[in-house]
Amino acid sequence: MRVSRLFSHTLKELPSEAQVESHRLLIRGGFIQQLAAGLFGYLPLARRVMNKIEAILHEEMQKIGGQEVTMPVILPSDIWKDSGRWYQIGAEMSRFTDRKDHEMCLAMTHEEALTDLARKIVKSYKQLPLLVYHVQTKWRDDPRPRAGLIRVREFTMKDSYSLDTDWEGLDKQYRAHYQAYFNIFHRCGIPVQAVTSDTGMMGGKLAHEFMYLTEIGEDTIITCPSCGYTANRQVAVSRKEPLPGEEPKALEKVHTPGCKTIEDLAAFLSIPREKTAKAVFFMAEIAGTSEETEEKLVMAIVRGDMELNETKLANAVKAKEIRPAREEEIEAVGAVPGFASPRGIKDALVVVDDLIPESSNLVAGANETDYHLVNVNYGRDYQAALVTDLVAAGEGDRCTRCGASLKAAKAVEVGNIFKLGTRYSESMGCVFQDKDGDTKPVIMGSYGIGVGRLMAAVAEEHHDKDGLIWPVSIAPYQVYLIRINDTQDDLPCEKADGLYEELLEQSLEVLYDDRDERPGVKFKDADLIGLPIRLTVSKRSLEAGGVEFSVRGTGEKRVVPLEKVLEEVKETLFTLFQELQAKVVPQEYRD
RNA sequence: CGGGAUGUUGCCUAGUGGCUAAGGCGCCUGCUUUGGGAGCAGGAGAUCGGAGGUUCAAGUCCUCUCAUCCCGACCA
Repeated sequence: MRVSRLFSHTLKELPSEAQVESHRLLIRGGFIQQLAAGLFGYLPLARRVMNKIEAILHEEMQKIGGQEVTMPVILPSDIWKDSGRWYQIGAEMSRFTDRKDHEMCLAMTHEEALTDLARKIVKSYKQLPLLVYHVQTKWRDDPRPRAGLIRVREFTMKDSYSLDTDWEGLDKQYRAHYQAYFNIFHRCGIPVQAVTSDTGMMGGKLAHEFMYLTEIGEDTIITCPSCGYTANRQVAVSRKEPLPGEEPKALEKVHTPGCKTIEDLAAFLSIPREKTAKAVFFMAEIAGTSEETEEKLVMAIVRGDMELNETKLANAVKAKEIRPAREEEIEAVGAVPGFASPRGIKDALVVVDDLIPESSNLVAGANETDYHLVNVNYGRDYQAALVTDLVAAGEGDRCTRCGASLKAAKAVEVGNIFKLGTRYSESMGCVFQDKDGDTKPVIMGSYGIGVGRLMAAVAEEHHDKDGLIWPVSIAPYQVYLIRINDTQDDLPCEKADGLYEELLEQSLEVLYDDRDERPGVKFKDADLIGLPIRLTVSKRSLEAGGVEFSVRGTGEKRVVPLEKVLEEVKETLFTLFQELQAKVVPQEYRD
């Protein structure tokens, strides 16, 4: 491809909207154009990167037995009603009616569509196991797209779906994906960590997320440097140390004027925060099987020194959505914000962290302004509907497995794998007959990787002050060939044109900067676009004996005789591929 | 959905109620130049996001609205 014909152009100045480096460089390099919030056009350079990423996805999926399909991008409501998600998912799903007034939606994922295909095709255990996948556009009306391609509304995703007769089969396919995902990310030149995660709207039993660690990430992962425990903060657990046991003492009401926070309270009473119980209120929408959802006030109690994990709470009460409760909603059940206590409230779902029953004589609210209760004991003074782990793990907490100090890090989720189990097969009637003639639901898994997000993550990982540095496996082209024009001498142009033809004949992917521009412009653009190899043909290089050869990111430059350039390019590309391939190794499975 | 910020030509910006909205980049024409975003000359390109209002006078002040970005909520 000649740069003079390329459908894009580079920018000298930083686009003011772009805040993160991957976004800036992809715009400046002429890879993408934004159309609206979370909506992008992908220009030829980006398209080629994504084609290569997709080719890797196809290869790794087919290696583990995947068969490619295409499903509609517009789906009828019926199948979503079958699974129940029509009612569970909110505004993130875009719905509309067709001309016949049928309810439809834009596919935000394809579990239902795939399960529908499977229930029509799979009849017998003899057909299983199966692995079906697709690479398609999905739409999620995210309330807040951000950071360029990291979080968008319309995106291309590789989704695969495994179908098995039993849990052992699922486990096998799940582990196959676990390994395939590491292969994919390593082939794309990006380091990832697999962490256990929340199953979110997918439902199901177990999930891993593949995390690329970066400051711009919006997920937090918790890792143990000692034993290797890693989890998304949404589900991470830490060791909770109970205080030394005490005999329950008599309940006592004390005057605590203006003490609305745990800090105020602990300071006023001169007690450690561990001796207090914190009450946090949420409104939870409990999902039903129909359009009716019940909104209920949830009162969560954790020890004063600990932080509530909202995901754990939402999962504990099986809520579709939770949001902080408003003051009047709290007051409606008889509680007093700032001085709230589970004692004597009505019509609220009380959920207590499992450390609370082991903690005696805590200070809690009195449900009366400016008063708290001292020596509150779970069981004696109040009861809860649920007792479970509600506490957020954080930096410095103790690992539950080995006791070492946990670390927290920011990350971007570039892939996920879910053990769905029978979540969709049961609700949608995707069943098969086993050897004994029994009818059983298919055991399913679902596995996703976002193509654009992966490209952005690679851009985030591989760049320097001058521009992008694409890993050879997904670079839009392999070679950036520069010709430096000379008004006195046609030879550099002729040699460069000739070299371009030769590179093409050898099926090498080359971007040829044939523009009538000054050298500086071409060098800057070459750095910005970030192809692995740069070749420069100029009067100077010819006088020095050939073509200047440099590898992006190394700073190294040397002159290679014209007749050896093709060989040198091939060898270098091979070496670069080898370096990436060296990272594709078996991974230990952790859950 | 809450909080904050910003909308001036394809991009980056100036313009602090007063003449024909200014500059740089990019683009077009010509000349010159050719190893790290050149120079000279000429040119095209804006109903200042939109609507309403205040005023003798609005890019500038007010109201509403739309859009985008950031933080939070949410989410893969």
